[in-house]
Amino acid sequence: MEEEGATTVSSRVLAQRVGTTAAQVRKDLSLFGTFGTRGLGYEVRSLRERLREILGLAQEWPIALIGAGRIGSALFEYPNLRRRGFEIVTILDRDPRKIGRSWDGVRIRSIDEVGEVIERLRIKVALVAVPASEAQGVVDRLVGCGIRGILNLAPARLRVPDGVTVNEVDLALELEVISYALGARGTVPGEIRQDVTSDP
Amino acid sequence: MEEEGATTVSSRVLAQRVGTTAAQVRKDLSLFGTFGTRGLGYEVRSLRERLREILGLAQEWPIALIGAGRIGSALFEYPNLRRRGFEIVTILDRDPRKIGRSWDGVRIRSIDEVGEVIERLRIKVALVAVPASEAQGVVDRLVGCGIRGILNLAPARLRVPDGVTVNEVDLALELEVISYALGARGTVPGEIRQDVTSDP
DNA sequence: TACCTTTTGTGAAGGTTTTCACAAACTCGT
DNA sequence: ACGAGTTTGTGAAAACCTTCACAAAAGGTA
Ligand SMILES: NC(=O)c1ccc[n+]([C@@H]2O[C@H](COP(=O)([O-])OP(=O)(O)OC[C@H]3O[C@@H](n4cnc5c(N)ncnc54)[C@H](O)[C@@H]3O)[C@@H](O)[C@H]2O)c1
Ligand SMILES: NC(=O)c1ccc[n+]([C@@H]2O[C@H](COP(=O)([O-])OP(=O)(O)OC[C@H]3O[C@@H](n4cnc5c(N)ncnc54)[C@H](O)[C@@H]3O)[C@@H](O)[C@H]2O)c1
Repeated sequence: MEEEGATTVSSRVLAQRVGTTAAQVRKDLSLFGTFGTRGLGYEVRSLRERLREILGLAQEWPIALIGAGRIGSALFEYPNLRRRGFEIVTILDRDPRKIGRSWDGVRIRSIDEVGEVIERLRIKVALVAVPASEAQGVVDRLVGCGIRGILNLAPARLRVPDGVTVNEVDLALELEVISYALGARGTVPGEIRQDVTSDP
Repeated sequence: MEEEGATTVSSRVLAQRVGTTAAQVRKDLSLFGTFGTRGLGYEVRSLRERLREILGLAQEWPIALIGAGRIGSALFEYPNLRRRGFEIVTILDRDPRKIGRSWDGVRIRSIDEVGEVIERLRIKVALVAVPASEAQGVVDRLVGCGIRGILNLAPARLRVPDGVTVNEVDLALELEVISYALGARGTVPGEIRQDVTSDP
């Protein structure tokens, strides 16, 4: 919206864009403070800035990529991560044939250097793209080195201690959700909402 | 569990495995019927079979992959999709340099053949891995050809008519969720639950 | 300034989901 | 066949989330 030149936006328009209701937008925002001006709406630029702060996105996050395989390579070349404030600053693998190579200037290092690298680069978040059978072991090492957040691409359920955030992305599971939805036994909760607000 | 040789499982153990409570497991299952035996629990094999039916996974799903790029290639080589019942049976792209090649025996075809291919192979679900700017156009064509479910990897909000299910996976968004969680402003809803049931 | 219009922020109402807790139904060993 | 021990299935209670609806606060106009 900023790029479109809008300086101000109402909860109704915001709701339309993200697929929810105006009341929901206002209630959600109200949980973090008061951002709008009555009769006018929200100032686009300042709302964006406040939200970036709330989400912890005011800073750049350095990321460690674990697993220099097919999906790891695709992720590394995915420009959207950097545009959204996440930069893969180190790549760790176990395969001696990969260690020592560089991708676009970023060296692939041995997983054994994990502690040193994470400390030196002050990395808090890791992207895990190793085979499922390796995932728990890798995650244990990461957590031992002080990693606080993990985005796990491997189809494995991870155990981590309290205070560590894990987010799992399982594409096969997402297809299963679609499979269930097509069975037409009602609507799937969590499906993208396409309806639109109906405030006055 | 079947592979581990278990023949029977209680709601408590199921809950531990998936990270929820025993009561939740029982209530959820009860919405679809009655599966267990009092005093004993659930028979692993038959529960698995019933769940596969409920989720629509008794059949194999043929899938169309749209976009033979970096992520498309990684997905195509991802063996877990097939293991979970989804098989990429056609690949469609726009780039003349890619059209005509084959990946592991599957030809890359022109996106213009979408209608013919989808009908012939009876495809209902597509994986969309084209640039964000192309996503809506591609999806419109897919929907026009009778596709009913879409798993969208492009960071674009899609509009589809009623009756079409869209599931979006946005890795940058998942990292943003972690970023917020690390801000320690309370716990993130939807975070992986690690606690354990405490039924009697 | 007074008045009309717009839109927020938020209690209260309404709806949904999760948890509790227990009778009923089963197993198993004797 | 029985009794002790499990574990389910499920109403009812509690917790949580969304929607409603409106006073309050702002901008614009004359
Ligand atoms: N390919 C996909 O599209 C895709 C999609 C979703 C999820 N996944 C999952 O992502 C993971 C990786 O998939 P992939 O296709 O890239 O596999 P891959 O075999 O191409 O790559 C795995 C990489 O991990 C490295 N590795 C293995 N053990 C390691 C360890 N202990 N420490 C450090 N590095 C180690 C390997 O050397 C290899 O480079 C798998 O769990 C897969 O299920 C893949
Ligand atoms: N690379 C990643 O790790 C990654 C991760 C998540 C999401 N994504 C998203 O997935 C999409 C693809 O990413 P990529 O890295 O594979 O890009 P890419 O440029 O490597 O591949 C895109 C492919 O789509 C094809 N294409 C373009 N327009 C098309 C059209 N109208 N019809 C059919 N095919 C068309 C191109 O010819 C190309 O082969 C992007 O939207 C990207 O944001 C990528």
